[in-house]
Amino acid sequence: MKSTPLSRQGSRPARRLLRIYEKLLKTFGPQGWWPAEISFEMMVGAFLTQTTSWSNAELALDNLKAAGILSPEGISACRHSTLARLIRPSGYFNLKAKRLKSYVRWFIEACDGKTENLCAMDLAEARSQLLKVYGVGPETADSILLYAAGHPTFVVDAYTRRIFSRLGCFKEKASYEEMRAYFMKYLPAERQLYNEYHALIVVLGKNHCQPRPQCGECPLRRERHTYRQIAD
DNA sequence: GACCAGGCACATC
DNA sequence: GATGTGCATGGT
Repeated sequence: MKSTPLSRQGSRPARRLLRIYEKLLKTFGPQGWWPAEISFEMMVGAFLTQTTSWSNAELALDNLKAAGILSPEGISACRHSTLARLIRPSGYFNLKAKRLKSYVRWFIEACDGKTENLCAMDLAEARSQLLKVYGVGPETADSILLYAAGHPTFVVDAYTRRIFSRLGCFKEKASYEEMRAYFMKYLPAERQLYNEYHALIVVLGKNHCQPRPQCGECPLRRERHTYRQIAD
């Protein structure tokens, strides 16, 4: 992936995105999501947290660890019914068991079950392949590529849509790819920046930008917003 | 009891 | 292509 042209890095949207990032970092501090040494756990976590709080996903991850199957081989060899039972706390357990199985099948075939092989793949090629795997949508693909493999790809989620459409960066109905492209156009292609930025967006969303807004002490309250609830 | 949480595939129009 | 629906548990 090419890095952002300097001309865009100095543009107004680029400066604004970085200003927002600094505000969030100052307010909430570094989030330290998913350090690189436990990468397969991050991949599994990306599925378990789909429409689910991270705390519930963690309960399921703990069960997988306790059962000794938190590895590509472990999940591959595990029966569907057993896997579903272990990940039950994360919700949608039958669905997620099926998705995990299909992902691990791809990961073993394409990467020999080794994260370093995923790291070594070209980002665009890896993303394209991942998006064809059952159960892997754009957010899950980008989460795996960024948090587990360290590729500089921006993760967009429901909070990103809600917050940055209200900030006027794109329309509320913008596609996932449009939103991702916006961040990647204006931010330098640095995995640590993308990692921390997404994590900070989630923290901001949880604290200040719920569907029913309650934005009294929002760190972005001085930014220009489409809706008063964040601005004020 | 209602609402929300770090989505995705599939059916239907 | 847009929109609706099923999938399910745990915390607040």
